[in-house]
Amino acid sequence: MIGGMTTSTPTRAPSRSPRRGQAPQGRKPVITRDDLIAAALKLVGPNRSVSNLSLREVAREAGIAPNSFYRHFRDVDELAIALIDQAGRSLRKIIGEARHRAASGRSIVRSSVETFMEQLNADEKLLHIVLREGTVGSEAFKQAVERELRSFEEELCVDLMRLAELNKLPIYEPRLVAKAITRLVFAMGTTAMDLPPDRHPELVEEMVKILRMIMVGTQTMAKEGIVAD
Amino acid sequence: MIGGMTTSTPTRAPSRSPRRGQAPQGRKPVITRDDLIAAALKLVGPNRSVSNLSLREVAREAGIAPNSFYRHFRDVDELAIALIDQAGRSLRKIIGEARHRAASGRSIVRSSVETFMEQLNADEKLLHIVLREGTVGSEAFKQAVERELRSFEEELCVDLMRLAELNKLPIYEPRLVAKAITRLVFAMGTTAMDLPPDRHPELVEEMVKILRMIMVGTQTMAKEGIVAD
DNA sequence: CATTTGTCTATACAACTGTATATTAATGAT
DNA sequence: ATCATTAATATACAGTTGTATAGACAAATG
Repeated sequence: MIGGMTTSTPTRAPSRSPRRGQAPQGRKPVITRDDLIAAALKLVGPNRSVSNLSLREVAREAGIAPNSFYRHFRDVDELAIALIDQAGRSLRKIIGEARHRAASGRSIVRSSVETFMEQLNADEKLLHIVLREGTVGSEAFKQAVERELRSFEEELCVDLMRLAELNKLPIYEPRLVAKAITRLVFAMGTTAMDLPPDRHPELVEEMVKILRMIMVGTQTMAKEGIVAD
Repeated sequence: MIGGMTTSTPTRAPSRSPRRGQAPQGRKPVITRDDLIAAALKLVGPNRSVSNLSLREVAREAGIAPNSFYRHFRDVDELAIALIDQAGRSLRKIIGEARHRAASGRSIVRSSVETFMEQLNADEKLLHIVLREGTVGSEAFKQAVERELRSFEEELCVDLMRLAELNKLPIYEPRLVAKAITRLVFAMGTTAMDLPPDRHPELVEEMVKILRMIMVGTQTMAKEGIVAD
């Protein structure tokens, strides 16, 4: 959106293995898509969003010529989407583990929230990105984030239903409960990113209490029938 | 962060009326701060965030020379913050009216959510900005948005407590309830922005149900005492 | 070997950026 | 009328951007 754009073909679209399963031809790539993603990751920070990284910046960080970028992605935007996907995958894996780990123990709510926040501190970047970039950037970009959120919701929903059956405590509108919890955790996680880590515990406490309100609410509503307006 | 930055003074800081209450001296401004804000407003859109507007763009839109911008703001960032403040003020005013209007009627929850969504469609821009830009941009910028959120929370909190006393239905941790509601409405409002308006009613329905869960939850928790982990 | 095929680099360009410097224009005070 | 003060403009510069074009390099295939 900035430089001298002269229309016409952008050199060429990234070439995707022409003959599957065969030995590739031509020069060996000195850099991979993932290297570029890693380079981009190094550049994002609390005040730097993926959506306004420049192609040249990423190329510089990765140690390749600007034009080489096109061999791997059509756009920075396309890179950004790949980044979101990877972040989402890693996040889901981690939360999945937390879930199974907690299934034996006592409170799913607390342990899930805690893992979420741990992860926020740990890999430092991937989760940040999913949280922060959901609202800016291109349409495709936002859809990628929305996709992650939805996938989260669905997993949480089946969890909730299983839990309800297990405890003989039915819940009202599990789909909505999952949505509420997801959005809330993500929203509060986002504000947590810009807070010093020593204030995270109190935030966890708040989140647990809030989530418990929601759970109690949905359970009593299931028990007593829905109140009117 | 882009152009040829050569350090040293940026021409001069914006001059603020040297002798208060007196007639101003020198040439009359052809443009005001608010004109610049309005110009910036025209430029933001679903894929354009305030934080990456360029000084020159805003100046162009406002019909002034690039350098004249400095007479009014030190930065685009400073403009952005002024914009947030204004957006917050307008939003609070509107919700305030909705609150008093609803005080006589039946459900505060529903009518507040509805006004919120109406406003999302109406002035089209101001609310969008507060919702979208909370997570990107400079530190000062994010703090400005956080300020608005907090102010919202506080108002909602006193509302909740008054309502509790009125209905003789005490609530558990009203501050947290207010926080939960605020974050949730803002989060879901954000995703609503990128949805066609004909899907807004169903979203309102979802939000109302969720908020009701929270209310029921906090009320039964106040009644029955807090459940353990 | 030469050929083909794909990757990467070098160079170049025009658009755009923020802002320093200098000048002009308009207003109130003297 | 002159001066001081302030606002706005014009010009210029250096740094950055995206990308077109062309050539250099490396590997598999003939």
